[in-house]
Amino acid sequence: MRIYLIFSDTAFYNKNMSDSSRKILSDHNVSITNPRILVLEALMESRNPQTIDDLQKKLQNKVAKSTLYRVLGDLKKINVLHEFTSPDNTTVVELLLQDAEHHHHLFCGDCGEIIDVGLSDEFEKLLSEEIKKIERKFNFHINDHRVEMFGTCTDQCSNCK
Amino acid sequence: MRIYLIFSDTAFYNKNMSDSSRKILSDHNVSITNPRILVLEALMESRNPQTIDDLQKKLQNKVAKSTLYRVLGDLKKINVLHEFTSPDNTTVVELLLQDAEHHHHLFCGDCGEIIDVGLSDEFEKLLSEEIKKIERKFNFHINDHRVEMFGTCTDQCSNCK
DNA sequence: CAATAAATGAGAATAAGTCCCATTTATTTT
DNA sequence: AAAATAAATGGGACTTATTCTCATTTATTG
Repeated sequence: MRIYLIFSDTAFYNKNMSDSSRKILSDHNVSITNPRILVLEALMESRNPQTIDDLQKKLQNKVAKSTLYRVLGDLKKINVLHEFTSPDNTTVVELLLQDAEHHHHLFCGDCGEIIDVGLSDEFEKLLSEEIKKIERKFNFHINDHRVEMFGTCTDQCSNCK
Repeated sequence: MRIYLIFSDTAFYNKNMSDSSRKILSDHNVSITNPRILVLEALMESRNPQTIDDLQKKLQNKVAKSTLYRVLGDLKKINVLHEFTSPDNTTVVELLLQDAEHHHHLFCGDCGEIIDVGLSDEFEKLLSEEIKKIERKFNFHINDHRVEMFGTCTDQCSNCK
């Protein structure tokens, strides 16, 4: 009985990920294919940004390299994926789900970990004001911003012990 | 007479760049070589960050590709060069001179231009406070930060007209 | 369910960056 | 100032990440 429940939970969880993946695709009028679902599931497995290499490991040849890159490109095009570069020049990628809050990034120079960080509403308001000033000063139209913080995860991270 | 003055100014200006380059190198106990001076001069030619390609064009085969990368590495090592990546994944590089103030970056998605931007002291102070909170929350030691702003230079930039 | 359109896999092609090593250039020693 | 030593350079080979091509497979539409 207990085992049944555990299996059931796992199945439910997987079903959820698969279903959310399908929903993301259909919501954006993108055809639902196996590789796309697999890539989305791999992306959902970690909350924080991950490298292409991380993804490839999770997908273990279930999706061709060229397809992986193509699918990532598709996801960027429909704005559910954010791609950026870590300080050591590695491309990282993170899913932008409906409920994902605006956030920033904290980089560990020792282990390479990248952590999503929210800043206070109060601070975000001030930052917006500051950005409005910049728009006027440089005659720019600014549509996005991000604060990057660089440091070291002094002790607790699993890679840095 | 006027021509003489112009020539003289130019020479003086060039002498200045060469001299500053030499000074940067000797101040950091790095041996003074022609390729290093040429690369530093090329870096000094633009105030804003520039791509490796920009540099190669300026240097027009006067410095081998391998040497260019090596020299950039040397300059990073002595902390006079900052390397980062633009949103379209191009590596850019900018000189950090003695008098260079802490600044942030404004990226134009149309023409790729990158502009150095200072934010108000008042705002920087608040940002530091916010960062202290993050250090405590994530048990991190944060030694640098940067605000990136993304947008379009609505009209005035030379590439975007 | 057939026809059409789109996506995939596998590997070739490209591009950015690194590495290697014989030669050249700087620095140190005398 | 010249010789000895150490470091830096050029050029090309190499590596790695990403893109491209095209024949085959898979989705979508009527």
